[in-house]
Amino acid sequence: MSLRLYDSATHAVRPFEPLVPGQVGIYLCGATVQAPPHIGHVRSALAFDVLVRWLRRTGHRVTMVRNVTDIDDKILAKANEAGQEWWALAYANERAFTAAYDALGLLPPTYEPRATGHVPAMVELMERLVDRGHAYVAGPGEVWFDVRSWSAYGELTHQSVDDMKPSSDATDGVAKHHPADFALWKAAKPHEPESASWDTPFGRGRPGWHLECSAMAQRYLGDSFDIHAGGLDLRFPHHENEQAQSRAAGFGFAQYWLHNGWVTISGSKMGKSLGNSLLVSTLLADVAPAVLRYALVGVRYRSMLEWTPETLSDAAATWERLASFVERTADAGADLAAVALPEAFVAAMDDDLDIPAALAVVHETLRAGNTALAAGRRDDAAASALVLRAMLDVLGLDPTAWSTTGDARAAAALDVLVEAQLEARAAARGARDFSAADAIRDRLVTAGIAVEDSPTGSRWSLA
RNA sequence: GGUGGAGUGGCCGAGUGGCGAGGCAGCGGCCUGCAAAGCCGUCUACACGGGUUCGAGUCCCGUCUCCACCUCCA
Repeated sequence: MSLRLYDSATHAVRPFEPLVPGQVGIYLCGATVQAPPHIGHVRSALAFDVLVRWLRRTGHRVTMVRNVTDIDDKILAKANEAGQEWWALAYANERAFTAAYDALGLLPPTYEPRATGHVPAMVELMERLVDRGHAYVAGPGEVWFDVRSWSAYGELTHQSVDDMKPSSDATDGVAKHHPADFALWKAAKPHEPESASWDTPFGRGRPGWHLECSAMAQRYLGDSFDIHAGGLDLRFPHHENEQAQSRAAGFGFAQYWLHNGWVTISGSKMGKSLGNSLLVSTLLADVAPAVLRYALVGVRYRSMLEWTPETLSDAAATWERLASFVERTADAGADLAAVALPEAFVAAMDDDLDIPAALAVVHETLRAGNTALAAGRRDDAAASALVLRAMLDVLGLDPTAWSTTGDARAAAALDVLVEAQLEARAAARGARDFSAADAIRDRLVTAGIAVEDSPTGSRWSLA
């Protein structure tokens, strides 16, 4: 049995067969950098980060493309409000996204193209569409895709153009031939900065959102590629339009469509419009990045993830359990790629990345390891730890990779001091002077240092 | 109006008709000088009403409720 993925174009779980065996091309719709990332944004990135890790672990060479949309209406509007250059605002937010991705341990994408760097490729694509009769120029710098020229339009989301609610934007786009026609190129407007438009054979303007992704996907992954991924909310119109453009231009485009569910609060989608966005930077001020990663990765990628006040503390408790076991047993130098993964874990991951089921195997392994440790079977415990780490590594959660060493010199000094205290406590306990022993422990606990006794001695950790 | 998703125990969250998901929290126990950690056990479930079946959270029909996309959205 090998990987099966839910393809949202066909609404079915399909065996995953790459176009070229052993090689996988993935295009993930990345951020429109108009604001710093909230946890919904990084959930999407994390979901497909795990996909990449699993594909690599199972022997595939993966090319991962995650774009940055660095120009759009909102970026221009916000920059204008703030009295800032649009590109300065975009870049500041791009940096914030990169910082969040790095903090959460995402593997870097193979390519991370920016829309503004690919205008020539977009122009080429537009020319192709105009030549083939699938796009028309309505005015200087104004180019539309002609949905009626493409009979397959609506195939991705199983909708028919005639049944769609007429959009509000249908009325202002007087130059459109059909309300569902969408912009490939938007004409430069007088009040917009000169730097926000480019010359094209059709006039001056800037790219429409959908066109960017089609052009960049083709540039880095070729005419046909394996997987196109993104948030569920992008299915329509964005992904429908991308597919229509690319296929109308004669390209095979994506073979599988994967869409992640979003983060909800009280059942409703998290988003700026609802004012319930939780920024990554805010949460990371209070919680270890691995804990946030665990919380966001532990739910099936295409389910909604309900965020509650307990989510982070639950994740923290579980993470502590995993990390402290590994800390007590693991050999940090081991080659995890060489470790055989439990069958049940593999089966769960192959089943459209059923991470909750995979985590059940992780917890079984953890329990077996703790039992071995308590029984003094060090070798068995170490073996469990190795398997545990190999599984967690697939999820980007190997605790040894997340250990917070901090300042090594300060840590060494602290160790000497705490060990001295623990020796004094051990002496007191030996003399059955428990009030003295407890006084030492209480002082340490107050200072944020947890003490645990065991038959082989006491150990300490920063709580 | 069109298209789609969802309703599982205190919370989160899997579930491919045939014992038990898993985690967090709770309760009881073991261990401990006392703790902590760990281990063992344990209480709370499948929105509602019918039906099919030897057997249904899982299939069928109906009802209710919620969410989303069709405008920018991970």
